[in-house]
Amino acid sequence: MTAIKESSTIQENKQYALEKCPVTFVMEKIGGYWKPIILYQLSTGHKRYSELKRAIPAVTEKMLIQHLKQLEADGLVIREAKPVVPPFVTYRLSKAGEGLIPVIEAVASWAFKMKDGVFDVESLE
Amino acid sequence: MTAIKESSTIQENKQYALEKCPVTFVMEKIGGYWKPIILYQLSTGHKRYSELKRAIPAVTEKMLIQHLKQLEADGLVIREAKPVVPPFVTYRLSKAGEGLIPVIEAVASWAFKMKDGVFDVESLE
DNA sequence: ACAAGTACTTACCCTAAAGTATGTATTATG
DNA sequence: CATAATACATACTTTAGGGTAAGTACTTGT
Repeated sequence: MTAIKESSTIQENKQYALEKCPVTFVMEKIGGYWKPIILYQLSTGHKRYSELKRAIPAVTEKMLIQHLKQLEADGLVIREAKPVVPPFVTYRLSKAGEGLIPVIEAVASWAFKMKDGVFDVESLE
Repeated sequence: MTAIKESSTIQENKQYALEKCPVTFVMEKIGGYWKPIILYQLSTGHKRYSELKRAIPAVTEKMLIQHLKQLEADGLVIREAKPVVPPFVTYRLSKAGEGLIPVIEAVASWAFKMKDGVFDVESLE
């Protein structure tokens, strides 16, 4: 995890937004490119690390654990490791993470409506 | 708008994910730091450009119009300009943009639950 | 005559996020 | 004895997004 220059403007902005805007607060937690995808994968149940890798072929291993670790640190996913060799590690949503399922569903539902052209029926309003 | 190197890996990844993952599709549209905030502001009704500026003090003008233009190009917001001086320009959600309100509400609702500690009641599951 | 307000535009810079590549420990199996 | 499989770690590089600063056009107010 890279160090954060405390005086950078974007960090000040983030600080501001965190307090003022709930949407931004959430983006701090699940923003970034891969986190929503990972959460989406976990929303259907627990998965092994290697299963996640296969489920999201485009993600690099670095990105995958990096975000899993962050999601764990934020209390959104729970990591469970069996002390065996080869390692057996599963990830699943915590209660807080499960609270995001409605968000993910709302997002997915909108995406499907967009693809089905539900919104473009009447001109381009 | 900066040019996009067409052979960069991240763009290929985005291409992949766009087809496979609805969540990612949405992130392409409303991802980035400011877009959700702007949409959140517009979810309560139309606003002038200058009103948006005041409503989101931390945003720079460059970011604000840049994202407004993108949202407009993506058909999520509608720009209306009165041919007067000084200019009078308002932005509002399109039908597709309004379709995002449930998403924004789900996000906001989760944020408030997080702040109220709804999810940490029983240990740290 | 000059500042102020509105809605932008543009050139340049900086940083955080993402990507590349390689390495680690442990055990089973051929 | 070397390879495979799993779940990571880490050094180094690239890039896309965001930030800074300044300018434009047009009119009203002082």
